[in-house]
Amino acid sequence: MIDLVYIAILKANRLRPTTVRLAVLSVMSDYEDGTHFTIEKISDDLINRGVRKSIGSIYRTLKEFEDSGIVIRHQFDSIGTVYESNTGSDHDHTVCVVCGKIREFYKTEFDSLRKEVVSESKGRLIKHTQTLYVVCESCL
Amino acid sequence: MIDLVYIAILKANRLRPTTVRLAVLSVMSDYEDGTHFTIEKISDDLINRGVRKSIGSIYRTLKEFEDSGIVIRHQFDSIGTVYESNTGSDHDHTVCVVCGKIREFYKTEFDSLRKEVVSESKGRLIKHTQTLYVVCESCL
DNA sequence: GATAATAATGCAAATCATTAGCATTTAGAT
DNA sequence: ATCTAAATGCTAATGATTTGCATTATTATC
Repeated sequence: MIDLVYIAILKANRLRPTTVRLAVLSVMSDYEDGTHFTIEKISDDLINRGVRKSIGSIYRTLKEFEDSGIVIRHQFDSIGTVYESNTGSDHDHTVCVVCGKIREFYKTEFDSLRKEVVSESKGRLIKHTQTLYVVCESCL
Repeated sequence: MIDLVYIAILKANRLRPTTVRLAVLSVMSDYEDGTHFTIEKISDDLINRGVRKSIGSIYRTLKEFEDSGIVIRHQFDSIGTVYESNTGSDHDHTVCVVCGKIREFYKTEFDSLRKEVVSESKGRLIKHTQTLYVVCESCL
């Protein structure tokens, strides 16, 4: 059974492999890499699979996943809270203000600049967020 | 009377110079440049001046100011919604995850990189946000 | 300046997203 | 199979923000 992978992921994060957590991992695994999803989408997708889980438990689950580093949570202007699987890739986002499509981008140079900023202020960088709000090619 | 400046600002944005708007502009003008403030701080400061305005009106006023470009609204992780006067200066922020202090920084190079990203994707840049979550020098 | 038309305000109730309390169920260890 | 701790569902609570509406203040008109 495919669930073995999910069970392993959960165990690695000291989370019991319960039906809610397995179900959430399962719907997440159907998303393409780099997909950004909401709590509501998870809930809908579960319902579409005939799996009814309380919205409260989904919130709890996603928070646990976030704490464990299984997912990353983002807050975008006029879009709200979205999650993505944490693939470990370092990237920032563009958000199309017309269609709402979220895309990822990466440029090493940003990192060096950020390090400069932080070292100039003698602080320590914990994390960063950068989002470019754009009108994307297809919406232009 | 000092209010003439505020009245001019409001008129320039087609907003009637009402007591709430003038009072909010007035408390804002007491803040140092680059200060980030919450709705609650505005409300408290109004109360400290003996001016009692409903929290709902303050929300409405700040939204109008945001729409007019008089203020800029930010959402920071674990801090929430804060505003700053819009001085027209282009800058990003560092937020100390220990003390919560918000500071501004600016580096031209970021802009060129962002332009690269957007032009590579053939989109148009509308705005951006970048926040570095740090432990600041004094908290280290 | 008085007055009509329009916008702003206060207040309370409504909303939205998220969290928490608690009784019940499930997973893991013995 | 049994015990203990954790997870779940449910509902109520929360916090931030918005809205409806009756009242009041501003602006435009006479």
